[in-house]
Amino acid sequence: MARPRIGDVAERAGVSKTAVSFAFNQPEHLNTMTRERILAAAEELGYRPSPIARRLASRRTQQVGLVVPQSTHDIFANPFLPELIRGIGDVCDAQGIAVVVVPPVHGSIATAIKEALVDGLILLGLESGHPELAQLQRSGLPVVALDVEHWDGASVIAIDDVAGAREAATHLAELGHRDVGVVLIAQHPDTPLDEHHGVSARRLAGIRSGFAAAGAGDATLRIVSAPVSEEGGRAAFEALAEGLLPTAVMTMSDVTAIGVMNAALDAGLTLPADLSVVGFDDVPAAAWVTPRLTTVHQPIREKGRLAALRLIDAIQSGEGRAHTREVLPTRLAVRGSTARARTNDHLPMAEIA
Amino acid sequence: MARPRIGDVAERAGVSKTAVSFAFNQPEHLNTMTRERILAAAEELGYRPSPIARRLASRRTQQVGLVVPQSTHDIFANPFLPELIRGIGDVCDAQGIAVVVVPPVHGSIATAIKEALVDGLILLGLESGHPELAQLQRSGLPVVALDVEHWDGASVIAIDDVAGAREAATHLAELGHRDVGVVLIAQHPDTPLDEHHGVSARRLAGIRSGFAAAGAGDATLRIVSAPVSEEGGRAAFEALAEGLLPTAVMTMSDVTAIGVMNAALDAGLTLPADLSVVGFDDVPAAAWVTPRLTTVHQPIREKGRLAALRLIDAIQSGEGRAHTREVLPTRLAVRGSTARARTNDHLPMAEIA
DNA sequence: TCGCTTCGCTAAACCGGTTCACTAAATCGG
DNA sequence: CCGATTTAGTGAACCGGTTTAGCGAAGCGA
Repeated sequence: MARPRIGDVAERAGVSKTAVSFAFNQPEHLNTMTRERILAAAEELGYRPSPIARRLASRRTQQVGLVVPQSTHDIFANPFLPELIRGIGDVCDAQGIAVVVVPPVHGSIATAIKEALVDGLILLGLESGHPELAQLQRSGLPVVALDVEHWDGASVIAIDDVAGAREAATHLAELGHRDVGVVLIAQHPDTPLDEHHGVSARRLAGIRSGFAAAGAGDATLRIVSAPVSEEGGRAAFEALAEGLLPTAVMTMSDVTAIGVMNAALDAGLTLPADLSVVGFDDVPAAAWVTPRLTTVHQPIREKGRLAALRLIDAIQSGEGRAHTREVLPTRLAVRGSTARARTNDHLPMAEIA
Repeated sequence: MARPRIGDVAERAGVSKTAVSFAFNQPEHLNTMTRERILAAAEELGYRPSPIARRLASRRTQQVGLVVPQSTHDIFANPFLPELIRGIGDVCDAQGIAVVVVPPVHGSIATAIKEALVDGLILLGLESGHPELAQLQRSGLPVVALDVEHWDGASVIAIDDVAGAREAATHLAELGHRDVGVVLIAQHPDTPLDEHHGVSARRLAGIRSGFAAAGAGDATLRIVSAPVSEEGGRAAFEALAEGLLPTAVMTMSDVTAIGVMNAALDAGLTLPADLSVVGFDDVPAAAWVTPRLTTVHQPIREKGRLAALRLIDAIQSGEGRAHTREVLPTRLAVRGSTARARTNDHLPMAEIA
């Protein structure tokens, strides 16, 4: 007693396979009585159309993939991702399209993409030059890339990283900070400092420009990098605390900033008096911690929504649409985690050792 | 110039379709030279095996679904979900299995399941009696159900909700709390109080039992319900603050508890002196807020891991395995958000109005 | 040298649906 | 009452692969 197939239902109802297909997909093309008879036969047999077969024949998987550069475990350590997915879901849920996360398979993003059961992809955290992704261009699969300067054959949704970071840096400069730790994004724990992800590079440029514009071009930036997670933030604090602690720390994500704050608090510091901390993203948790996190707000859910919209449009239009680049606004949300820079003698290293 | 198919590659390489299939899937069955020739032909043509066709023929989608009772937008408002997915991902990533979230389609979970492109399902937040899900039993699709008493034809991974809630209630009772708000889970904003989700019901029983066991059987429980989100927690606080504020609030999730805390702080209360708050789950954010949230810890990632393990086992064994029920331990993580109950006159309602 | 196994590859069936081209019967306008 | 549509349904081709059964040639032990 194998799973009943469409032919079994057709036979039992005394009609063709086509009629059965119609009964499920285009009932209006069928006489009411015939349809009832077919559905009854299907019910008796416990028939359920095979989703895969249906998708093969219709050439639509009804799924879109969200390609991420790290394992599910690592990438979901950042509350940014759930927020992004909420936005994507707003659009996809309404259309009955499923969202599947596509992490690397055995370290290979290209392999993961090859095997993904999707009609299109949203790319997160990938750079255009990525060697593994050349074939993706040729595949003709609709793609929307997030947070890149440009992506061949794809629409792009981005934010102005430089401006966002610059605003944050200016804020710190105006508070008198001249010795600032900067925590970049480490994809792998041992990424060399000079070849960083485009996002890190752009924001770093923005930071430099912000200090310069505020007449603090001589400010010291102590650059480290860490995985994007609370633990990563803690590790970054430890690294920065090995020398004389800077008066402020800027991060590329709120979860990292929260890790820095937690490590600082554990070390006995008072925030923000002893250390100012700036995040990036403005995830919900940024407003839950104490002190409330000063951070560069970006419209994460809107970004997801827009990405899904553009992708679905590209899928439905058969790749005909022009590729656009849309830049969403950021703004600095000044909250409680930033204050005037302490004078260095206020905090002897002994205190945090 | 349509997408090249396996036949095109076969023709170009002068071999059969079977040989091409072998070249990609079982290279060892082929002479090295032949294989090279086939792969070269594929490369020249830009051929990439169709994932859907491949999945249809092999009768494996290489995907598992996580069925959730609410929209992507709503369900991802709870940090519990990302943590669960991290656990599921630990297992699935390693096996090249993709995880797809399956929210209701037009409000129907049954429809969503019918159309899901999966080899098996993990069920979250569903109750066994769910009328829509009867056909799921018959479909023969491997299933693992989370947090239910029992599920026909499925393995179950659960925690001891009663014991967890009881421990939390005892803790509050010992701190002198006799007037306690309880925030249950509202699936829909207007769920009647008497027909709650099994999880809510079990935990409520545990709470009652905890107060009774501590000799505080006379404690007043003010029961409200709210969506599981920070906003839901805030709404619950507002509802509870309409009368005389209880001395403590127990919730079914940390995110709700955080909402309660935030609303209380916004109202000018001091925590935990004016109000004790207890969460459930112990998501990472519970340890980031101030005061640190006292909460019932459950091993969320482990739950996800175990669910994925059992599901994949069921898939691979052809449904042959016996169905088990595994109960994971909980423990009360006492942190800073609970303290001795205030005396009621300490907090005139005017103060929070 | 003979029979048996292994190697390398193929033809055909199969996975389970959708869709195109077409027909017979019923309906309709004039 | 006639030709033109519409309705209801069919058969065959198709989506794009995998897999089973088997075949000829080469290798091997006796």
